[in-house]
Order: sequence, then structure tokens, then C-alpha cells
Amino acid sequence: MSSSTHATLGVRQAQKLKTRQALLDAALRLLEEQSLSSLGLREVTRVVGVAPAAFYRHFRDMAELGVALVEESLGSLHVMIRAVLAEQQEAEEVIDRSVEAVAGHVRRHPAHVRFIARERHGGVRAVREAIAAELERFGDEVAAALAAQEVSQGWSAEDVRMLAGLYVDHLVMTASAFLEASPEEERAIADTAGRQLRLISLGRRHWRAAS
Amino acid sequence: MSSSTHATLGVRQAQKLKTRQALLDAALRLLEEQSLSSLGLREVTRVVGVAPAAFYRHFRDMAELGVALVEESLGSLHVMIRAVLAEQQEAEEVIDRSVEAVAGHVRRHPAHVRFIARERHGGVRAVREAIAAELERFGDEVAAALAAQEVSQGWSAEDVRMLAGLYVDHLVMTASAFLEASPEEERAIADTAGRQLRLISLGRRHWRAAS
DNA sequence: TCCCGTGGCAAACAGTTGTTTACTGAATCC
DNA sequence: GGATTCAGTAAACAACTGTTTGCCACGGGA
Repeated sequence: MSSSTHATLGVRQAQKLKTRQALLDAALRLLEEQSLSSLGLREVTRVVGVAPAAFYRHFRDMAELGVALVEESLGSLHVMIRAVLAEQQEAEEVIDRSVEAVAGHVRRHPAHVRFIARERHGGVRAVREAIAAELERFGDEVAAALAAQEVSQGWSAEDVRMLAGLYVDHLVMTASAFLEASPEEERAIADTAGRQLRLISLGRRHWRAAS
Repeated sequence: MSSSTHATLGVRQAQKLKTRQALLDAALRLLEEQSLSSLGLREVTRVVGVAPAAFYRHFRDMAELGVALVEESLGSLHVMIRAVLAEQQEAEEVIDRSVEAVAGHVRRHPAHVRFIARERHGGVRAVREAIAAELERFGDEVAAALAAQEVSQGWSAEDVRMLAGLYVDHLVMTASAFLEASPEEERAIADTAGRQLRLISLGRRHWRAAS
């Protein structure tokens, strides 16, 4: 990683990116036990081992750093969603795969997930809006994938979008549930999430037939 | 209100409760634009117009005040849920009633709803746990009501509980969606929430028949 | 090689924070 | 009616905050 940026960007910019990333990492770590609106600039620079004033070379204030963290956090989630959507299997299988993918993602990036769950309704407007905008894009993407499936024939675009919203909300809920779960609770959560998805999928298959 | 407490408790305790409530109110107001972990003790006492040290006569620290706010906020939500569950009508009707009840509740107690949505995954452990415990009780209550309906015959207790969880999560999601919505968006949100509930209810009616 | 651009530093700034201390005055109890 | 309890006060404490200033060292283009 370091070597590639080194080669491409020159020592100068590479070093800058490095401390920028160090600031993001330190902030993310500190945010495991508090929320963004109480995270201090000095607190972050202290962890990185850099002067407080250096912060301003990278971000105007903590809100701007927060927005950068949103991109980083939801970026990793995005690739996971794409991967799940790309699978073209039968409903029963894709559900278990999805839940397992979410569990794995939480296990791999717990701080990212915690940050999103915490700041989605948190005290910093700019960050809330960044998360909302990105989640809306996820919803659109899911909707497009759903619309391409044969089960969705005859569905209005509005209905497809509301189902996608349900899935995205459920995804975030499940991820945050995994987050605060002890290892032995994980199975129960995965189980519940799977059953909930199955019930939704059942409602989906009977949507226009019954109403 | 003041007169009743006055009569029952004596001037002494009544006054104490009054400033305690003033602290809670001030905190709730300040929390509309920040999160609990960044709310300062002095900030609250300043708004109330009381000396900083007076705070300790009522709460050990801000976390304890937060827990008190949880009880207050979810208390009002609790009566709303009870009211909805008490109605024994046909599925189609109860859905629209419920969504309208949620919308009304958010309109009436926006600060309470915002507080819960924000601190449910917020930075203060004690508050998170208090919210989680209370929402779990809500889930149990909903589950009991669902189990009593004829649609749930043959359902395992586990399945009923997972459906109740889905409803509770959806409730919180919908409430927080109403919260950040402009008045003209309210209708669309209510509409989407209603359709989502209808789809879930559809899946519910086909649960054991298909799987 | 020299010079410019710039990431990072040290120091100082005025404010703010949570917490402790000793106190006052009024409601309560006997 | 006198003693007591206790909600609220004022003042002081050290510790911390975000932001500005002038400075230095050094990588990169000429």
C-alpha cells in the first residue's frame, strides 16, 4: 500500500496522505466509545502524535473529517452490497448468503459499522446528510437489482423502491445488532435476521396477488 | 399540575421536582442539536438558570440524566403503542391507524423521538442499554398481542417474537423518518411505511403455508 | 543549484469544562 | 418555636478546548 502510493505520488503527497489517514484511523478508534460531536480535535492529534495545528492542513473541522469517514465506511459496505446483489441464485439461498455476508462485514470492519449506526442519527448535520445520501444511493441500487428479477413483474417503480428501502433499513439494523452481540449471540441474531428476510420475501411473492 | 404535586408532596419536594424537571427539559432541548456525550453539565444548568453545583443534587452525571430522559421519552411512546395494540380491527385498517398514530406522536413529541433515535446507538453506554432494555420490553408486549391474534395460530413463540422485533424496528425507523421530513414529505413517508407494513402483513399471512 | 511551496511545529490565546468547598436560608419536624 | 435537614449558592481549582501566529525543514520543479 505504502509503496504504491509512494511510487505514484511522490514522497510529498504520500506523506500527507499518510498522516491524513492516520487522523482518520485515530478518530475512528476514538469514536468507538463516544460520538462525533464530542470528539475533540486535540484528542485526535494527540493519538496520532502530531501537533494540533497540523489538523487544519487536512480538515477544516471535525465535521469535515466525519464526512470523510462516511465515505470510507460506506465505501467498504458498498462493495459488499454489490457482491451480494451480483449473485443470481434462488431466494432461499441468497438470504442465508446475505446474512452471512453482513456478519462477516461487521466482523471485519466493526468500527466502520459502529460509526455509521451511531452517526446516522447523530448530532452533526453534515455527517447525517452524507450518510442519508449514500444510503439512498444504496437503496436505488438495490431497487434496480430487484426490478430486474422476475418476481417483480407488474410492480410499480414506487413499490420496488419501498421494498428496497425495507431491505436497506433491515441491513443497517442487522449490522448494528451483530455489533453489540457477544459471539454466542451471533447465531441467534443471524437466525432471526434470516427469518425476517424470509417473511419479507414471502410477502413480496404475494404482493399483487392479494392486494 | 403544579398544584397537585404541591398538595401531595409539600413545598419542599415539589420545588425539587420542579428544578429536576427543568434540568430534563433544558437537556432535551439542547439535545436537538447535539448528542448526549457532548452535552455539558454547565450548559444545562446555565439554561435553567441555576448554579452548576446544583446539578449534583439531582444527578450524579450526565449519563444518569440521560437514563432519566430515556424513561420519560419511551414512557410517552409506550402509551401510544398500548393504544394501537388495544384496537382490535381488521389488518388493513389497523395499519393506517398505526402509521397515523406514529406520525401524530412524532408531531407531538419530536424532541423525545429524536433523543431515542440519536442515543439508541449513541456514545453513552448506560443510555444505550436503557433504551435497548425498554425496546425489548416493547417487543415482548407486541409479541404477546400478536400471539393472541388468530393469524398466529401454529406459530412458534420464536417466530412471533421475530415478527414483533421487525415491527418495533420498523416503528423506530418510521418515526425517525418523520422527524427529519418536511411537512410535504410526510405524506410520502406515511405512504411508504404503510405499504411496507402491508407487505410484512402479507408475508405473515403466508408464513407457515409456504415454508 | 537555488528557490518556492508547504506539511508540521511550538507557543500563546481566551474560554470553557467538571468537581469540590464552605455557605445560606427556608421548609420541615417535634 | 427551636433545631434540623437540605436545595441551591458563590468561588475557586486544575485541566482542557479550538484557533491563530510565526517559524522551520525539506521535497520538487527550474
